[in-house]
Amino acid sequence: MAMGIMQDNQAPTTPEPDESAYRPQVVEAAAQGYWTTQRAYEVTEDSARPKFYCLSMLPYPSGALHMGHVRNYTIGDVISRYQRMNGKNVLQPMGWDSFGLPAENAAIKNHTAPAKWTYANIDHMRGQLKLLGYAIDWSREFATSRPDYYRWEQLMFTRLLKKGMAYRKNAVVNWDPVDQTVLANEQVIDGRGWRSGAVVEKREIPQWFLKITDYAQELLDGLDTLPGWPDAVKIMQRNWLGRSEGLEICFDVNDDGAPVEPIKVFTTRPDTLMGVTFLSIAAEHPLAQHAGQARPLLQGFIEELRRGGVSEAELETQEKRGMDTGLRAVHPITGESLPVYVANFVLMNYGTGAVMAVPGHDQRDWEFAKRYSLPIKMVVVDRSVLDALREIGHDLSRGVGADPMSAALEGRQTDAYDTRSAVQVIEDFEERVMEQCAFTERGILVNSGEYDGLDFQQALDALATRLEAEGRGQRRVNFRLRDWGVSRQRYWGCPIPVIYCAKCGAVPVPEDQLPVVLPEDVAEAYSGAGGVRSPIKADPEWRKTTCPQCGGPAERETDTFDTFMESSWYYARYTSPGANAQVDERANYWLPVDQYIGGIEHAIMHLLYFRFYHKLMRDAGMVHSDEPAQNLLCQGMVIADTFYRTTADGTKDWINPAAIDVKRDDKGRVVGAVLKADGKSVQVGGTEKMSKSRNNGIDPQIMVDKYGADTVRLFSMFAAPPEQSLEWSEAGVEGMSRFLKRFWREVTTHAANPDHPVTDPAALDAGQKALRRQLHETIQKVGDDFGRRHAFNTAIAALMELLNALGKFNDQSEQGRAVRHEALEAMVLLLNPVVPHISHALWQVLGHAQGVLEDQPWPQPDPAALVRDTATLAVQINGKLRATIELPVNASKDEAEALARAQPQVVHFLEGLTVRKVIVVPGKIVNIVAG
RNA sequence: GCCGGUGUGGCGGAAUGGUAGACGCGGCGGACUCAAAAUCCGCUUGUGGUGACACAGUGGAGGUUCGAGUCCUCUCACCGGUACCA
Repeated sequence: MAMGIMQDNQAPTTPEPDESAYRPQVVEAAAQGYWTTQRAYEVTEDSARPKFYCLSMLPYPSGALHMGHVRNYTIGDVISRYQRMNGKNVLQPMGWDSFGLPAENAAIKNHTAPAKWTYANIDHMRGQLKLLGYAIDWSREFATSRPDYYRWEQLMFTRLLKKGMAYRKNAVVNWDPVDQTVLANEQVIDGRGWRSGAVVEKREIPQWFLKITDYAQELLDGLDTLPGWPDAVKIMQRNWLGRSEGLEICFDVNDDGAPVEPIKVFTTRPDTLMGVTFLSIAAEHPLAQHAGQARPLLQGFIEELRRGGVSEAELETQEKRGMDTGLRAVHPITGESLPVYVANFVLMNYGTGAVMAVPGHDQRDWEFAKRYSLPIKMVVVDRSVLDALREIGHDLSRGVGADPMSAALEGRQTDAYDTRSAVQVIEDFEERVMEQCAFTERGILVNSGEYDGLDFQQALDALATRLEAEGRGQRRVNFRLRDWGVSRQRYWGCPIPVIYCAKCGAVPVPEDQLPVVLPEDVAEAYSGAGGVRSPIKADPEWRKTTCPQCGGPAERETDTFDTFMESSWYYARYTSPGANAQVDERANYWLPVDQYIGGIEHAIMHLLYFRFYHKLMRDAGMVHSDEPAQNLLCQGMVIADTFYRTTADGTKDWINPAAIDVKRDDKGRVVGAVLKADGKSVQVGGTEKMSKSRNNGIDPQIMVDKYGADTVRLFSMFAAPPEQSLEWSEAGVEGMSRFLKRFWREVTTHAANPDHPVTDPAALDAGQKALRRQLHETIQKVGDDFGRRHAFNTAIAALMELLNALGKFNDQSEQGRAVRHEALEAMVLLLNPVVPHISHALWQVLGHAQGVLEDQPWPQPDPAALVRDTATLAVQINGKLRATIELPVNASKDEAEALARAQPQVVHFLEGLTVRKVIVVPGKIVNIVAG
């Protein structure tokens, strides 16, 4: 697919065949062949060893492996191999998340069946993955689009349906009025359908839901049991779940004096109830619909709000607009009559689809009130304002009751205000609320009648008690989380196993009739201009069936599941290949996953459904744990430079970085770029995520062909820490290639002499001792960086430093050779998780029999080799570095201070100053504070 | 809009409150070579200075601390997510 950019850059001169040269293709083919014949990474349950389940998020088979995959799976492979070298029984599986929208888009474009395209992609990508040499147990591989897989999620769904955990209700979707089809949010661009260009409409259709909200509290509490998950992910999930405590309040409503359905609102700020000046309801709210019937202007506005997509980002960034419905709500405490507005920022999906508006204390309501000239009432003030009021002897006639006030103000320190500034404080405060913005902090109630002087909690308690007694409200815990809508109006997904019968309603497909198989032979439906509509919806025959309950004529559900359904339980299926159930007992050996690795873009949705589904399986008795994964690593994106030329019609023609030469000035700064093909300049764009639209994707296979898998793996792990974005740089890749060549040369040169003496620590001279200390410090650092910190880049940097040191270590004495041998053997093992092919080869070069290197024990540092006699301390004056001193590690603080003060630079800078304090941190620093 | 993250030399990055710039790339200089490539060696944050050295410096503005790239407050820019992309 990336034709024309894979010119072979290697020098055309054919060198003498050098037996000792590093040839990655030969080395890698040999290692991979050995692992395959040994079935080195196929594993079974083994109660004698601790297990380690290392899982990377499974790929969508989009057509070709991309660098994001390479990065993800290399991280997983490094961890897997490292853990196995530490004695663990390691499972690393792989599979394919093979249902999804791109297959349908490709099918429409190419006039083929999605299945054919998908399975061809899988075959191609599997081959690419194997070239990277991952320690995967391929015997467990599966594709989620196969009936053998999805039958079990159909079974689970029918059981959930019987338990009442699945239900059907109306929900809003994007409707393309021209293509007559539902659009994904991704397919709505600036409010228009991506193919038709028609303005998208909101449309309600019946859909299936799973009651994830039943688990909201557990999903929230469970986050506290996951110390191995990144805080960012846990915070995002917590906010997504959005637990809040408050009051549900019922407002009576009338239409021209005639009572209609009351409006329920949920508020976390019941203390502001007396500041409510209107209600806002969603356009889809039943009362809005009701009111619109008799009011053409309102009806027109509601129709207008139907235009555009349903995504939250689109809705929340719209200009805030509304219209009076003409309905009147009755304030539950004061009996005041309040207007009811339809507002485009109130979402029917959230809570009750209605909110009480308190413009004095909510910024969005404040802006809305300003726009539509609605009253703004201040009912909460900062304590300092009350203090100021009392200071000037204000009679609190603004509605602030005197008695509860004095209780609230007991013991307050008020000296800070003089009379004039107190007046100013009040005026500033009022001006802010009325003219600039709402006062959204908690405070003390005013203008609230009998509730004056109460604080937030007192007001909540008083109002809740009263409203509950009157049946107008109740305390509630509310979650932002909504139930999981699993219906998709698409073809390439798992059929929802439900049958609709005119007599019996929605009936789950009986277990003995599962799976409901999705027909794959649908190429005809995608010929010509077809395929915009799902083939199983377009075919009137497919849906025809009989009712499992009454035997009468009935129809199948033609919607399919959200593809998050398949990716929510695949990790469990890997543990139980071939099981005649969703999972079997083997799941409880392997689960939970010890290390999960995937992109941060999955922080909320996938990882929440994944946790939810695990709890569903637990409650079905299939697994015994509460959470699916103990540790989570979220890797960053892979990005690359972009280059373009502007064409005559003003559009940008993006050029792949592989076709570009960069121009630099004398200092190495990039000053421009040219296209290799014509030598003429191109524009340099930004550095962006690799994508088709920017044509800045680098094909991993071309890189592997050119440099070898080990080099590609090494660069992926070295160029950035795993959580950060990784900027692809071919010059950087060449650097990694140079490192591996030097490593190869260092080992082969050393091993040319087959005599390998053993280190005798007592016989080492200073240079040998120093090298051996660096070796053991490196062993210690690499173990910590791989195992605990997941800082692979710094581990590799330490190994590069060690190789640099070995290159300068020319000691050919027996002990010199012994230390070098010890170092090279350790390096082969330490590098093995990252570059397993070259390690496999060099291990043999060092005189060992061929074997699976993961069965070698991970190197351990020798504590005796780590001992240092002296330490270097920084000497600072007022935090500024002035000298460094070297002294014995067991030197006292006084000795350190004395030596520091004797340094010429220190003496010089202390001239004319008085030393006030000296801080000595042993082994680190002496800081002299002087002035 | 809301939630989360990131910001350090020419570039990718290192520094787990204690010597800012490890390691790699790029650049400059040198060795080797008929020459080139490859390889090896040295230098490489900026400013001033022949130099020793001095001063400045981690997106911006404040703060905490003996000491801040690191912690806190505000702010700007970019990235991810925002419930039907995966």
